Amino acid sequence: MRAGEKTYRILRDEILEGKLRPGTVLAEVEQSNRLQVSRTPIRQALSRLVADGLVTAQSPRMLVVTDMDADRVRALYELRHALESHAAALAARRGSSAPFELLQRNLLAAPELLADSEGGLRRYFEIVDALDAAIDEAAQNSYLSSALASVRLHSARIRRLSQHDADRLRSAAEEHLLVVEAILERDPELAAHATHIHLRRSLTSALARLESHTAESSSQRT
Amino acid sequence: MRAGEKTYRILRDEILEGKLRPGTVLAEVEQSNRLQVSRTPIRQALSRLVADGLVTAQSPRMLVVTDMDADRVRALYELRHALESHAAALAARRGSSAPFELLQRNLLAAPELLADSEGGLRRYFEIVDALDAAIDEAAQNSYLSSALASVRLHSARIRRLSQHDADRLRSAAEEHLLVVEAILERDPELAAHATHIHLRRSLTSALARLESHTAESSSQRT
DNA sequence: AGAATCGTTAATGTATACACTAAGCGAATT
DNA sequence: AATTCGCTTAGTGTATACATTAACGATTCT
Repeated sequence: MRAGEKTYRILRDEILEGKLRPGTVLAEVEQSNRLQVSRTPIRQALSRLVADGLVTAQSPRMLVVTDMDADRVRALYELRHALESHAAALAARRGSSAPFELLQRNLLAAPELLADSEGGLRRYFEIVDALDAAIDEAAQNSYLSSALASVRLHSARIRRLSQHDADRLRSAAEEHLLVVEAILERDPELAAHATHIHLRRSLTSALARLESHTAESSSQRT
Repeated sequence: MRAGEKTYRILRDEILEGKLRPGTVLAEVEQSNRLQVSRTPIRQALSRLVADGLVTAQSPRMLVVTDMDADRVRALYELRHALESHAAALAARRGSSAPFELLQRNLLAAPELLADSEGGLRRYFEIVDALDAAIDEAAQNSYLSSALASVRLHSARIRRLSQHDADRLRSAAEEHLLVVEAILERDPELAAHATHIHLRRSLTSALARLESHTAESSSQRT
């Protein structure tokens, strides 16, 4: 793999995993030494991360990992609502049934998966990712897909900040199931509304966890 | 200004103005010679253009100006609909009245502006841009704003491909006025629907012009 | 004759030297 | 003592040499 691509993925994953915390300064020479590549691929990676919105120019010559707080989470979910509801509605109009029938079966089996050990959790997330991909595919709109890709990047970061419990994931699976069923019934409005409900509940859960984390951090500070 | 920034703007504007036509190959050395800067700022500019979606990797080592056809125009307008309707609704909820009252007055005066000479047309577009900016500001959502910025880049390109006549612009001003009035009346749904109507009519107009241009091109080929 | 492989070439990918700019610290002057 | 000016330094911005790779063409083998 190209050094620039590799560097980009490493830095991106470190930001998404929270290993590089919001506010962390990303200097070219420093990262160049750390990751053992020259400044050129580092610059390329940082440019892409700035374009992604994961890194922000704090001053003309200082890049930092973008901050994330409750207000930003709310704003992101607002955008997700606009995009994903629309995408689900388009999928209901245009999608072929086969992939969604498969997803329906998989989602119905989700509770047992989540009762399983580690591997089940991974498999669960694969199914959710497959749903995103199926909706993308069905919506047949490359502009929408790339906007969604951007949004999902930031969503992934929030997901890490607020790790889910099995209860929430079971509920989420049911919510996803409603979306899939709406798409299978070719009901765009219903698909959009089911997506809306899922996002609202997901936001509530994310905010609750974010606040409890923040409370922890500030109590650690005392 | 930095060479990389300057190069980016030059290439971007040339693409938006149609000076660099869809499919044009953008090779580093070639552009480096043409624009009289080294490959480094060229690479930076090309990366940004790829991120913008204005340039596409056709093969692992060949960048071309992204193609634009009727289907893509429709897809883009679909995304615009999702984003701008939502933004207008948010503006109706959250915006302060003052900037929209000013916009209302300006849009009411638009017909006279368009009857004017050159300067009037420029002033008209300034007002439309100000409306975009006011909605952005009022929606108070940075993620939404950056998604809209991306969409507007592509819209600007389509606008160039299909130059408007005064009649269409006068109608557009009336449509914008409906959006502004809905925002002033704090009616989110109305604002969203007014935006929907504007986009639909704008799309129809753009497609009609695009087709007539395509027809011209193919008749030129005979 | 056709297809496949290897070599050449021309492009991008990477490293690095050099340029420039901005920020911080110190000294000098008011 | 405080403020301002200038110098130093550390960082990014640019150019370019070198490495690498992919594409094209020619040659050879089937």
